[in-house]
Amino acid sequence: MSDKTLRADAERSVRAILEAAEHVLAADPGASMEQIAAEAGVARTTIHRRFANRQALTDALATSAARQLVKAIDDGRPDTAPPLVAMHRITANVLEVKSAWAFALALPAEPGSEASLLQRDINDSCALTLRRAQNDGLIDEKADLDWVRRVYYALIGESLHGNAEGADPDTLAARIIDTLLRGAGPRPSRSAP
Amino acid sequence: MSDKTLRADAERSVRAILEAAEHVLAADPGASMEQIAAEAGVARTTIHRRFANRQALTDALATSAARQLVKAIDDGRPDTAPPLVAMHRITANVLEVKSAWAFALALPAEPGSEASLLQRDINDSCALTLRRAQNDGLIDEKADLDWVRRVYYALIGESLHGNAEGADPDTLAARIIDTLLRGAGPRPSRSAP
DNA sequence: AAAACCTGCAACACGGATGATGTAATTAGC
DNA sequence: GCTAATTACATCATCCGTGTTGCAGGTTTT
Repeated sequence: MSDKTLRADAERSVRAILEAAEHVLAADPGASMEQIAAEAGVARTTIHRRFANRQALTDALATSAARQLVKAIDDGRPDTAPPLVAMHRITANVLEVKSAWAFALALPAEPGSEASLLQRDINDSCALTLRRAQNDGLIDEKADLDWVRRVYYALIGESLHGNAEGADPDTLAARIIDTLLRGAGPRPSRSAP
Repeated sequence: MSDKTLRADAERSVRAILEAAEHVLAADPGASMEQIAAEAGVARTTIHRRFANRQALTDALATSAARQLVKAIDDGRPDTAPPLVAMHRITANVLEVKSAWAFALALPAEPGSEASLLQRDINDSCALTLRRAQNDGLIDEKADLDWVRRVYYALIGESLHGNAEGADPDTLAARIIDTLLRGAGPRPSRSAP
């Protein structure tokens, strides 16, 4: 679906367009195709040649970003690694992808589209990992895992907002996991048995 | 600035327009003035008489919503009530205002605008309340209060997303405070002294 | 080197949104 | 209730973004 024996330079153009669209639309979701084309270093008509309309462009953007996110998660071995390790690695990977494709990943997925299916897979992976963490005693038995997952997403989103490309993903990930599991309340004294 | 001896019907029109703008733009940020006018039950030109252009309208929307948010926070007595009580009341109040003015409050505030100043006040109030909570031992001494505040905002935002006008604000507020202070990890056994 | 392909440029038609104008209706103040 | 002012409405002119097409020139592939 994605590669139809496209010529090398055409492939590069598509990449440039998608990256430009991400940058420009993140700054202004209502930006014109002209602005995207300028950022990509191509003519506006070239965009229209590859993507029939604006919707097609954003769809491609969404699926491209979702694929990268899936890869970032799979690289963390959500099914096999110890839950805490998996959570940490996945979080750090996801932070990197999300910081580069924030707009594309915030795009509402058309029902039935590939991006939508990928989003479902992502949610499932996340839910599975959290369940494993719960079974390991990392998460309270009575916790509402759906709420926990949403909080987790929110923490990731918040980490990206305030972070002006400063802190490294591992530091941010550590803080996210810590906040998710322990909150901001006082820590039990370390001297307890 | 807001009331310049405006006639009674005009005042009503302005209100209707602002509420309509909130509803329509929340559903589609790129909606036309025409759609807003239709929702408000007025002619599009009427909007243009009150608000020179789209920017003026969204500015007014932002300041109007920010004022309501300030009021919601002040009603919670952030300076005098016990921190935990204040946090709960403020959260519940803010949830109500934010669910009604989600779009307006997400609007980027122009530097120097009234909305921007109000946002600063809001952040200050929140920071103050958190500091009081920290002094009371509700929040860990070593916690980064700026991060705590951002997490708090993120939890409020997430609560509004998933909540299809279902749960009541007090229940949501309780969950937010609980998650903020304790996280999702296992609870210490209740039998401890 | 030839063929196939891709890109940029220019011009075009189209639609939708914007903003201003003159006229009819509604309101406030007495 | 009456008058004068103010408001709302319908129409119009204009602009901006979109999507399309044709062609010339350059690049990749074979």
